[in-house]
Amino acid sequence: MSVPKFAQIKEFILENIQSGEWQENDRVPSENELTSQFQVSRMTARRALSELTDAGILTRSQGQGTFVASFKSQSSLLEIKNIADEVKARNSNYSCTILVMESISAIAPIAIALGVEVDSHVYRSVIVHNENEQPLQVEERFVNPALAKDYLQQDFHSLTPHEYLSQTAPLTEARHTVEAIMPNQEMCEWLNLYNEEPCLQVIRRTWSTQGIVSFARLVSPGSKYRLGGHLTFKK
Amino acid sequence: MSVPKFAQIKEFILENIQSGEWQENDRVPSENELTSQFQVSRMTARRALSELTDAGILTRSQGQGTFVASFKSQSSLLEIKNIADEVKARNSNYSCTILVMESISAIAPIAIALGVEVDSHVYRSVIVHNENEQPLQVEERFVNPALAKDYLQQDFHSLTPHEYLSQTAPLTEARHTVEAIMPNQEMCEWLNLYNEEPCLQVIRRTWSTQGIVSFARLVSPGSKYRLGGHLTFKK
DNA sequence: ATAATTTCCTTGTATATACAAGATGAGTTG
DNA sequence: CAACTCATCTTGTATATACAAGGAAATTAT
Repeated sequence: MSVPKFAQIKEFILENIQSGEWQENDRVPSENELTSQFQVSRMTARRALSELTDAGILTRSQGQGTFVASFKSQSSLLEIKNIADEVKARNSNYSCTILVMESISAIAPIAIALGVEVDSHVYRSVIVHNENEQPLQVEERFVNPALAKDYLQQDFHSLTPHEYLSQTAPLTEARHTVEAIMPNQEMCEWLNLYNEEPCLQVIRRTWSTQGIVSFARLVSPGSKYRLGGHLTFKK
Repeated sequence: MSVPKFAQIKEFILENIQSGEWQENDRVPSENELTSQFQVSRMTARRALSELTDAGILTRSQGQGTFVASFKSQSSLLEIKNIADEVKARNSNYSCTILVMESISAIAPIAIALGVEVDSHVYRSVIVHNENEQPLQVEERFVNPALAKDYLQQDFHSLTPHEYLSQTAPLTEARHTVEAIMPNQEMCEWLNLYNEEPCLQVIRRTWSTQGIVSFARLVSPGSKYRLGGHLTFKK
């Protein structure tokens, strides 16, 4: 069987939506109607509807029927990729410089972000990620020692901190914020910026089941780095 | 039945992953093993595995088995929401000021971005979105007249351009880039910025089946606006 | 010993069937 | 007229069964 039947039904439905034939909130054929239209079993028709529902393209309501989801509910998403992979994908040379690896006493904002007590010890690393030997991103990371006690012993030339942490403490959640900032003088030096320029800053906090694992600040010059996102309608 | 059997199996698998019992790339029980462990039919066990696979938590390979997906493959996503909804969700007052509604002759970069011929006519609008009467975001939008010929006749106080366009020409695809920029003087005036400050700029291009519908530039002051994202492990 | 075949376990597709439960409208009853 | 019941449509859960197809390892043939 070249194209599975359930996939043919999915295509049929998607074509009707994309052509504008079926508008937002319109009703789509029920499982039984598709069953007789396509001469398949109800379970096969159901599979097509269920998968499109999981993909956010349809909504279903027991007793009422299945409907075209409103586009509004389809959020536009941006992807934050691993910087090392991204550089390698561009066929550029990736390298990194480790500036700081230390254990420090947590001041209030850092302690709060990590969910530990003020003045307790936390690990801090500062790494510059380079593309073709030019600084592309500074990663300043604070790590909860309880959840990654060997953090300072790692060699982050071969494995990024994010990769190490997700192996050590299984990650269950991550939160990000993105903002535009003006770098301070220290950051300008790290990034080799002679003229001040706006930077994109991503704050990432990661959780495991045992608590907050780490808190990272990723800063890139606006002229060299941007985030990309892509949303397609069909699966 | 309070909790469906397939959901119980999903929970069982998720707990084992979150506790660290099953690590990345570890093999999880096969459909047949779950069938006998939980005393369910193969189709029920299969449903649990399939749904977790669709959610990106497991990967499956015919003949080999089912495995815990690597966290790396789980992309971190940022959501770009409708600005009006976002302001209202904060219980603030939303308003907008329409600065420009015009038909212009497309210079090269705009014509290319819209996929029309250079010097052909395109629509342009500039709208300032306010939170509590303070400018929060400037939306400059170029629209392909072939796909939304009544664009200039709309009243965008009641309906945002994005909402209007997605009703008029069913959207099938969207692409975004996010970057940090320094606003030019005109933009500073629109945003009421006395001191220059970095801004977050989102470029959004939207497609319908008939071609590129519009090209928008959304600029917000870095001090007032940020993008947020959230990634949870469990469904 | 190496190569080809077979066997077995895995996931993938598809059907027929059964019952549960939500929504709706028609018809009945008060 | 209002309220209730019921039939019927919808989706939701669950099972048993069948065959297809990929992958790996054991077996057999060369």
